[in-house]
Amino acid sequence: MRLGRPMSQRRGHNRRVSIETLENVENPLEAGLTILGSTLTVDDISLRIVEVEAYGGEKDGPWPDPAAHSYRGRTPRNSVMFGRAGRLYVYRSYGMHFCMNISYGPDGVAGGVLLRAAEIEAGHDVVSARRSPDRPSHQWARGPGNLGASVAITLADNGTDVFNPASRIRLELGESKEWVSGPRVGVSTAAEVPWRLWIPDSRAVSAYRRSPRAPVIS
DNA sequence: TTCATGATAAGG
DNA sequence: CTTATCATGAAC
Repeated sequence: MRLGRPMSQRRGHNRRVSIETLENVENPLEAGLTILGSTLTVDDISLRIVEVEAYGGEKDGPWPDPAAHSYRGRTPRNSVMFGRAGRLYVYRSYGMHFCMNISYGPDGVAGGVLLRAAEIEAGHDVVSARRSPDRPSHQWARGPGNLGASVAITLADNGTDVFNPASRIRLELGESKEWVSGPRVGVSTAAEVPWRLWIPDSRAVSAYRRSPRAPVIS
């Protein structure tokens, strides 16, 4: 038998949002919903974010999350997530990929939303030159490492205020959209928490792959 | 389906 | 020093 959709999935339709929403979110899920469907602009490239993963924060914070980089406290790498909402947290994954997160919550409280996949809306020529031009464009920014490569993000971009109109990297919120949620990808702890969010029907959404280290559910 | 890649930080 | 990690593309 093949179920159409895992029991852990939910779906819904969110409302219009703003930067104030991101600062005052009630929980990580709300932060993820705020950012899903937004438009990321990097120089002449424009992307529609179609998949995100919400991460909580410190053990002792309001949203303890063992899968979050910030869970064990502030380090030089994760410090941006402890600051104000709307800052870009860039980290190097497995020593080679650059992944992007947007911080949320009040200053001093850690929280971040990982940008996992996007559709290219403008700048196809620039992205094509960086990615595999032979592959379809919906695969160029599918997956967090591919997304970072598409816009050539580096650690120098860490801490960027994405709501400052003068920034090279900006995020535009406010789009209303449908969404679906399910378990996060690649995490070995808290793997059942349904904080991966995506827009149904987008071809750019990455395939779900459970971490081989995550415990098997009974 | 498995492997090489190789930064960061926690734990021994 | 050793191990685990919010991954990917190429090799098998």
